[in-house]
Amino acid sequence: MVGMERTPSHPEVSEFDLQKVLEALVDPVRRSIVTQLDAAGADIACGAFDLSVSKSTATHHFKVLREAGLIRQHYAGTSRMNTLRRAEMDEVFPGLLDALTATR
Amino acid sequence: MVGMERTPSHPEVSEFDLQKVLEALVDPVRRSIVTQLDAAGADIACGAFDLSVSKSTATHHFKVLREAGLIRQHYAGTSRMNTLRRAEMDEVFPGLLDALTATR
DNA sequence: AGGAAAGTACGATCGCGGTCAAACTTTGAT
DNA sequence: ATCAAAGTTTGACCGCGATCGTACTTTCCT
Repeated sequence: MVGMERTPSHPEVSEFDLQKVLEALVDPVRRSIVTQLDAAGADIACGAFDLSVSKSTATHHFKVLREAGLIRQHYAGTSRMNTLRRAEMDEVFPGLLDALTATR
Repeated sequence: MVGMERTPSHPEVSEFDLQKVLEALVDPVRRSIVTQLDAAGADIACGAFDLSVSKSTATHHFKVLREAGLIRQHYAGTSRMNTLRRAEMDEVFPGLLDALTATR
């Protein structure tokens, strides 16, 4: 389709909301995504994560993370790359991601 | 009633579970309870909180917080006192409560 | 003893979120 | 031109948790 916008919307730092962030991080699948991104220290394509849900469910989880501001997404060919917005999160909620990605 | 145990069960530090803690803290009412306890720096009776739900709902929220290990409860007359288990939480999940009770 | 105060227990309701399958779109490779 | 790969969208289902009112229990006060 012509004009199909493939760049999804991302919230700005000023729009980060603790409630939304917590709702995103309370789900184990989504927390696993964040943990894998943090451990890798690099971008990861949606399909390259180790997840235990279907593709459509995974799409849903990535959307929730993106709309909460935890990840940034951009296309690279047919793949969608995911970037952890670490510095921005740390700026608004210092210590939060550290506490949740701690190895225990 | 005779033999009615009025001391509820509290998890030990070794039983603290991140998933349960997050499920407890994701609810705004429960997070408000934790925030009020943290700000007061003292025990607060169930009825002395500023909450926007019914008594029975409040009881439910206190139970969830207690079973996650976030608060300790004990009776004082007809009142039930609530204590934030700050040090124990900090020991197991360093930085988590700091991040969530930060004034923003 | 009687009543009020402070919570708890129990059902019932109800909306939201996680899940999947199926159909579709876009891009890249042959 | 086809075909495969990678995600998305839509719709449906379903279970869980937040909520409330009512009835009940325990303790304190007079």
